[in-house]
Amino acid sequence: MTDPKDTINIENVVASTGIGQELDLQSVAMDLEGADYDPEQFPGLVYRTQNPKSAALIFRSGKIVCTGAKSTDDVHESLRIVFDKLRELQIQVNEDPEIVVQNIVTSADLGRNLNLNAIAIGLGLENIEYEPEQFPGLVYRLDDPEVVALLFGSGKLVITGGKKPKDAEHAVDKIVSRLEDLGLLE
Amino acid sequence: RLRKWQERIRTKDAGERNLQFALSEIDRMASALGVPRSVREVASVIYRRALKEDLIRGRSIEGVATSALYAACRKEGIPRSLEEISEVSRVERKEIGRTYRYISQELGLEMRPVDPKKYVPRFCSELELSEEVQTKANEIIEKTAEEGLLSGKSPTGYAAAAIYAASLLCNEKKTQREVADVAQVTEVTIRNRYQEQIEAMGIHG
DNA sequence: AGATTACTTTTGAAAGC
DNA sequence: GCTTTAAAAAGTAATCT
Repeated sequence: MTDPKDTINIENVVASTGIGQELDLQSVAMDLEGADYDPEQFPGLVYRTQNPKSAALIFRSGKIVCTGAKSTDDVHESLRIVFDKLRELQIQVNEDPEIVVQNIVTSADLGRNLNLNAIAIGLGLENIEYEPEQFPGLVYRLDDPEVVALLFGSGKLVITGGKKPKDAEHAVDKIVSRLEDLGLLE
Repeated sequence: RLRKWQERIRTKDAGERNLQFALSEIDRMASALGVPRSVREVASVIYRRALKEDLIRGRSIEGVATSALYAACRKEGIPRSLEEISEVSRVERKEIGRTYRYISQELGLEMRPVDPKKYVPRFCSELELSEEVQTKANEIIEKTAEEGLLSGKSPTGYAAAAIYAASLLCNEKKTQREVADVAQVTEVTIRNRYQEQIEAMGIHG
């Protein structure tokens, strides 16, 4: 009986920050190696870090979005790299820009197969979305924590929309007890 | 004041014209799909409810009309797949699917997942398969779904595999291609579902 | 008949159309 | 609403060998 909480794995962390300075993305694109910038397509410049692996979207306003990191520590490390790269280009970057985690995507495993049809009825058709013709996962929105869970027939699930790692743990706890109450987890 | 009066009439007329257009589109698509009048009526009711709840704002009339028809077919127990619906609509499959999910949620339609068995009579008759095959296919669907094999699988692919298996068991063999064509799924999907189903049924050959 | 690649769903921020 | 980024889940699909 492994606790489903122990199977939780952070798959992606999205965070936003800013250097407190406006940027000339055209020149940054010229000087920064590996930068992708196509303002016709998207206003942000894309810069990828290798270690840790992530993608940073850098905007004219100096605001930055970092995504793809596997932990909040990795987000900070990735952004530290981005900040240093910008400083190398003689761009002023605030000392310790505030980094706000906007979304954490995690995966977990309930350890047993799920009858999604029964779960759809059990949780209440008005509380879920389950359209296997369009997507194999059952979409379950929780109010507290405010996250969205995708439940699969294998018993694996994805929790997204959370802002702290604890949100996923609480969500898994609630889902497990809910399914146990309904007798749909055995 | 006269201006406002005229404007009201103008918008009322426009709204009336839009409603008539939507209803005629539902009629046209329903005819093309060959669904009974009761389904068109249910679709019309759903469309009017969506209009009343102001769910059409930001969406195309045709998209909402098509989604209403898709929902109505399911509600009446004679589902058409999104693939089939999109063939008679000028709205693409993905848009029909997302609009359907939206109106379904907002109107609280509480749609149950489609039962693959609902596709068996129509697919089997298109394939000219006997009543015996239909019964066998329903048996396969019933039994394997009870064992949890249905979770996450598309109803059309599931039904197609069961029909293919039943046609073999009843010596009325149809090829995977033939079944795939009427169900509008790939042979790969039929193969995958078929393998799971016969294994769960304890059938060989 | 595989294997690969790619698309479906959810989430969040950024700036601009 | 769209555009872009990354990531997981599992099903379906297109394409190539």
